[in-house]
Amino acid sequence: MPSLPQTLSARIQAVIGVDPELRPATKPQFGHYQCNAALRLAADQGRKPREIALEIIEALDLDDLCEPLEIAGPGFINIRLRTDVLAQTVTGQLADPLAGIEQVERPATVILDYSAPNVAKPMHVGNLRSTIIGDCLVRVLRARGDRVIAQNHIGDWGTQFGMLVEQILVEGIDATTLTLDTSVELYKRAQEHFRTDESFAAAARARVVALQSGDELTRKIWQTLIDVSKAGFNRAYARLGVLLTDADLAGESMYNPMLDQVTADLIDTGIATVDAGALCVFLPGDDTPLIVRKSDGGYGYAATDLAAIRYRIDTLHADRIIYVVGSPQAHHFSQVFAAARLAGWLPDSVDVEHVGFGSVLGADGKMFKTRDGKAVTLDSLLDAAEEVAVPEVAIAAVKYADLSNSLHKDYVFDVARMTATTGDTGPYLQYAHARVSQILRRAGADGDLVNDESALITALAEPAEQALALALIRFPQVVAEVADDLQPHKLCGYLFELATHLSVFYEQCPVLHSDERQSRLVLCRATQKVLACGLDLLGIHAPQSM
RNA sequence: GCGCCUGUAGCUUAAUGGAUAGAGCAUCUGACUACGGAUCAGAAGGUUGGGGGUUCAAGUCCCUCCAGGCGCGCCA
Repeated sequence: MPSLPQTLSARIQAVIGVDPELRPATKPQFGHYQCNAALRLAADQGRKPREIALEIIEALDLDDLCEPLEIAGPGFINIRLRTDVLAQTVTGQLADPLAGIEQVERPATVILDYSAPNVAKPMHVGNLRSTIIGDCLVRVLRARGDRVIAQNHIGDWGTQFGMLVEQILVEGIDATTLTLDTSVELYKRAQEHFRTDESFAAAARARVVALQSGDELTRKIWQTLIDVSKAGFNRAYARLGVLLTDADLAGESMYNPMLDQVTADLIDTGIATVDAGALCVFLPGDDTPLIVRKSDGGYGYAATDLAAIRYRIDTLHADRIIYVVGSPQAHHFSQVFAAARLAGWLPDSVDVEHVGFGSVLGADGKMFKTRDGKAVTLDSLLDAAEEVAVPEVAIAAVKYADLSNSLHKDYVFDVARMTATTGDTGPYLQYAHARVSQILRRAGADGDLVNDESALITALAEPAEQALALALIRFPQVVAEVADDLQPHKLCGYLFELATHLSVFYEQCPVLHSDERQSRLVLCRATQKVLACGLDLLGIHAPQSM
């Protein structure tokens, strides 16, 4: 079902032949929506914008949806919806299980690559952002009807496993007794050992070969290390309340068997050439090559990423591939994408996007490090938030803070600001939901249930009611926009506005002791529904009370 | 040196080339016999880093300079 603004836009476009550039009015006195098309048409045709606006108004017949149209300023057409249409639309939104979210016409297969922690390394701030953002995008795209395949590209392969396995054997540890934390400690000891003991280093290198050639004992220990880390990752995911499960694991190791073919094909097609002993793809307009295979014969992560693209397109039949990885990787991904296009593995019909994001900074405004210079762990961040709020609220606070500003910007991890119960924060949104839920609960306790789906909004006389209703019907559009441009902060901004409109309504319009009680209860239910649905898309729990 | 990103009110930030740059925090002034005051109403706070340019219209596009961050052939 197309949303009301969408219907409106289509109706206008059918008459004027171009995109009406419909957007929400910037101020209440300008009506509900504004159409800016006259200004552009005037520029194209060399005519006066107001003249064109007048012609458009005369050609349009929107009486069934709108109040009479008005021309304002240099040539804006201001549109005010009829309140009965507005009321009907909100009522319909309440009846819709998806709160009005429009389904895509043709569901796409979307690969979403995010989280990607490393085995035997603690989850850190970078994993936090990737996990939260990726989780939100999965939810948004699925809500729109796309078939989303989450892929957790964990770091479960590489030369470090030679060291790790060898260290386990030297120490005589039973690998199954390890945890993520103790394997992190083991990693440190192995690194130190590797650096200081040449015979150990040689054994570690030999162990890499054993791993790659499928030596039974080596692979068994390697698998145990992964299982141990997986358990740690899953604890973190459970704590964060994200959707990732073991079924979404698609780590580096699974592409290992494909790397020989990838490089062979790159060589055969002449796309990759050997330079200084390394197999490189030189891309037009780029000074630095993409190194697919190192001069020592080992594969770099470019090879894995290229194999992954191939697999995702040939085997998973992806229409869209999204990587949620920090901004420092921007150059790498642009190279990988360009190389995959050159090789013909990535057809123009498939969208591939790197959703980069900025860093989480410490209070000093610098890259977040502990006092001894180590990366800050995910758990320590969540612990800090949970010191000042109950877990449900603390997690909401952290997630909302992460999602609510532009992805590409860095932000400072400031627990006091993100857990504040006033202002543009997760807890404030949870509170708004709890409060509207309270009204509905009281109404239910009074024996006046509003479960009847035929309940209608009959009154929108008050400006606060209208503003709230108008905010509600924008929801589908906002979700569509986030699905399209992958910017969760737009949904955050919308929900904050919605919560603000709710507060004003709540203040100015009594619900339970009003002649319009029934109508306002329906408006409350619709608001509760959109808030809950919107928060769910952010991965934030919407409490009934707090 | 080259490339990418960032610079908006004291602080945190929003804004598809469109009307008087919109919010939150902090500050100040009001509103509790109240469906939850974890709220609301209002005030004050901006030469959008500087300078040019394009456009009917620029925070947004182009050029240039300044400041900061990140990346730049074999770690992933």
